[in-house]
Amino acid sequence: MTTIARHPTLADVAKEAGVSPSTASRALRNDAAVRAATKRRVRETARRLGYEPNRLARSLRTRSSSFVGVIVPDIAIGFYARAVKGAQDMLERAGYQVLVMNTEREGRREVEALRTLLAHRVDGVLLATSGGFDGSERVPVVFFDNLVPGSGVGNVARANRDGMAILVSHLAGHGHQRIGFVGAPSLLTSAMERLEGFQASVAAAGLPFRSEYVRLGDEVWSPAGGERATRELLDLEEPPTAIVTASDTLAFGAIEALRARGRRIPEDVALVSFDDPLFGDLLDPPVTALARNERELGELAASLLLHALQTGARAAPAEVRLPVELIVRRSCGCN
Amino acid sequence: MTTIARHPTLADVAKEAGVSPSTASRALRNDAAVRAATKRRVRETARRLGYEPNRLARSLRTRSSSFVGVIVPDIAIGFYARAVKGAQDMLERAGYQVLVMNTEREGRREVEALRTLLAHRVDGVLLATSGGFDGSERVPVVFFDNLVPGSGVGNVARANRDGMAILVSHLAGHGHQRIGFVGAPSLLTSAMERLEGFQASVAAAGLPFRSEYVRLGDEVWSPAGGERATRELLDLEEPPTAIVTASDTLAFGAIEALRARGRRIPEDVALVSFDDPLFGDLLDPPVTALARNERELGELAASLLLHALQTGARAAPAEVRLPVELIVRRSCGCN
DNA sequence: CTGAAAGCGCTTACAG
DNA sequence: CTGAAAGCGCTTACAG
Repeated sequence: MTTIARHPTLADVAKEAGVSPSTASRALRNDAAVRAATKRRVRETARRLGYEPNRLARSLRTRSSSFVGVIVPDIAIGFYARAVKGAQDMLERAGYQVLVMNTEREGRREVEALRTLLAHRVDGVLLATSGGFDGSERVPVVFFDNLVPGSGVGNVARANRDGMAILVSHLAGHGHQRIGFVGAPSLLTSAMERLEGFQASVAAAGLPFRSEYVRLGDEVWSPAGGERATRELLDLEEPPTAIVTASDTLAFGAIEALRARGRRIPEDVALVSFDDPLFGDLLDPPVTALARNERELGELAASLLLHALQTGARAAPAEVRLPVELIVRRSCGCN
Repeated sequence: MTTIARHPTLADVAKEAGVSPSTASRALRNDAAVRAATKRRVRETARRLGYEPNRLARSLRTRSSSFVGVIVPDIAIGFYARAVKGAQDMLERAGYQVLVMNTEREGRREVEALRTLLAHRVDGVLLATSGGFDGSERVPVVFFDNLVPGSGVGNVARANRDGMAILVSHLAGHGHQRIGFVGAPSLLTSAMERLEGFQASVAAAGLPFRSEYVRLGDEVWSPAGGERATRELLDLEEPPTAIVTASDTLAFGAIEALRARGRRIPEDVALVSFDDPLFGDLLDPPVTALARNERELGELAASLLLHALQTGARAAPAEVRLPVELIVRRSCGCN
């Protein structure tokens, strides 16, 4: 590494500018106590030397790292990537750096991620939990996507029940009486709320509830799980004429299953989905779904955390629900 | 924040275990010089107190942050998200933390990201540059996706020219003589190499090169740009009978354009794409494309960086090309 | 095998 | 308005 020059330190700048480190520090942070001329001289020197304050040292001294940890099941899933971006934009504007960790939906990895973040003395955490959270955190936590009601300094999720109501009533509006549900095992709030929302909406539409119409894929919401669940629905003696999937990934599986069985969408079986698939209008057929608002979700989670950080508030955790909106395409039978 | 207990420090552990901080430090890092019994006692105490070493302090002292920065145009783009995950897995296993930054493809933001990372004293950087790189870095850099030949400690990209050769010769094999190209402005190596690869492959197939068959979208490779470029091709007096797009996003635009013009794929116009669209087999029609190997790309970039970090090597930068593979679906005319 | 001391690069009362 | 000193929480020669 011989070719790489050492970073200049505050002491280097101070000596070069002919002031003490204290004064240099104050000048660079624009402390009002420093004379304008001194300030100018120090800053000019810093610029000339290419000085960049060592944030690690500052953090150690101020006991505030300006790091925020964000933990998600998988950054490669569009939903989380966009939520993280929304949060990151907002946090960086407030002067925080974001450390993103993936858990692959494993509780064990979530615990490890939390430990690592704490070892880096993050000031706070945004957590889309996969169940690894044990309540022993030492910093403010905002839960998003999956909630831990009553915990942390905030909880942000989409209006899962309302969303299901919109989807089911839209299908009912098309005249469907036999509506199937393809979901995920109810380990966490989002899966659970969507399932409950489905059941409640079916009842609200005046339709009989049939337990055989509820089929769950796997814990990672994989397309393969959705495909299997959909096949189970199609194999019923009296299969549903319409299907609601609890996510876009499950919708992908459902499309595969319907196609493999030669059932046309929406002519033979209508399909609607929670979570708008990216480029959903290029799918065959274009899928009717609930608009994604993952960016807003991330921003909202970030602002709840920033609020807690700035006020030190440990008030009762806010629970915020993002409203949800239907995007009508062809798979539901419209057009 | 009154309810949150202070993190215990090494001094706390030492006092509680009845040893000096030096010994405690050595015991926790499993230094061979420490007696087994002492080691056990210290570790037990640390566990009991819930001690987690302050990485910031350690970094400051050891002058090595164990941070690696990763800069990408947009983490919400599947290609980058997966590459980042591959890199992150590998780096975390080696004890590094990853700081991810987005540039939105703006050079100015790339410069800022670099500054921020340097202020956090990252040990190295993985950079999918958008052109903001000015060569003044003080740490090892590995370029990926877009290369800066001869710079940094490593360069990793896909075999862009080979990829184009595969795509073009496949279309030529279907008998196409008039092949159009939908690409992006050649600001960076990947755009440039794909364009050059296209031209070379057309020549290699014994077809005349027609400049009007090359159309470029915008700098961010947006679907909208691809749509416009495709429309330009279709508006030619003698439009191409087959189109190659330089990315999946451009392919999305091309599909839209073809659909809007009522041209069937592949009957009226065949289509193949660099970058396999996620769920490309669910598109209408399923798109023939080059397999994604973004995870390998990220892992490879990470290992080049780790190598440089471990050896301090500043040898001539390696330039690594990932091989590329065709996934045949329907849009090319197969089946 | 263990401890006292110095120092990483900052910030911030305190004194002048 | 400026400086000397202490300290954030670690690690690591150095001495014993």
